[in-house]
Amino acid sequence: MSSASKPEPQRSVTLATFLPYRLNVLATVVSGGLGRIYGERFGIGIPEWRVLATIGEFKRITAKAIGQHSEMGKVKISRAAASLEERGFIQREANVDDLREMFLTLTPAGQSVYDEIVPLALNYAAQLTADLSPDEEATFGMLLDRLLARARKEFDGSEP
Amino acid sequence: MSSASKPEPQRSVTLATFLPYRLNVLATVVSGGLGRIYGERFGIGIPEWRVLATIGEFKRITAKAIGQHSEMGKVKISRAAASLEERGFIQREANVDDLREMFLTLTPAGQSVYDEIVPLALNYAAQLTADLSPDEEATFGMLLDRLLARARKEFDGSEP
DNA sequence: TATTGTTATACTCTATAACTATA
DNA sequence: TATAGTTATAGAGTATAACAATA
Repeated sequence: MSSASKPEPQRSVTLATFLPYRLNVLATVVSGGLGRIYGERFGIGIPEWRVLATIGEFKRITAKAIGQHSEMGKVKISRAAASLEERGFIQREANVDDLREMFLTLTPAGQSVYDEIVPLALNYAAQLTADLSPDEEATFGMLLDRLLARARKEFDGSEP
Repeated sequence: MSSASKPEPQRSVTLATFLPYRLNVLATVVSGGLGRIYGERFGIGIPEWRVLATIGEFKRITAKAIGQHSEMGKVKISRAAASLEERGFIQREANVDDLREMFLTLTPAGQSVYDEIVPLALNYAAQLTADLSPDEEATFGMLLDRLLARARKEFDGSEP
């Protein structure tokens, strides 16, 4: 037998190597950088950006469906949508088949803002991964998805 | 020549594949799960956990040094430290060589809480990566570091 | 003058529940 | 009864600046 008797349980957490911490730091820095792009130029925050991006992607969509595609609860979406409507970036129209629902669409002004943000956001994401080879980028994305799936199973603190 | 003339610039952002969004979602779910561990049992939040963890790691450290090791500004640290002191988890003692500074240390109660949290936190992190091979885990960590380095260079929205 | 740390203020984000109107 | 969405409220977290004490 080797000198390794029992693996010593670790008695401290090294923050710098602790995955939840590092993920949080990276996400914060990345979100902050991206937030400047749409925050400074268009005065919108993360929830508003997500709603705008989801409508931009699906063109005509209910708040509930936005929630399913953007990891946000109905409260956050409702407020973000109200704020975007105030600024004239989106419109609401009732769904005649179910009057509880409202379809959200971009106004021309909203489409224009969206069209301005998209290349900036894509460029930002591209800059972020500029040091990675395409393979590394794909690997990172794949591992990220697996971690996310695991985290959801393990414990999903997300909104109902 | 092939039919590929110019690569079409992308006209929309697909949220589900957009890296800043995915990082944010993963970090939020992971932070939320971990936050339950120290939140529900010990009534502390993320800034308090980071301060506790940093003191636990370095044993005796100033607020400024905590800031350098934990990505937090002095204001957040000051408040987290005040809260931890109120609960009797940490102590402050002046640095006689520079009275502007205060060394922070864990009290026996704080050490005991820390000793309870450490294995829970390590286990949480281990569960998170349970689906990854050691190689994959190392690769993910390496890529995460490179992304973080790039994000900081590209734009560091962190506190001064 | 510059630095460590605290306090004040205001703003964003989040979580919960109560409410409405429709189904 | 259940669902889509809104409103109310309170709690975290964050950013900024102003401040006190010390260097």
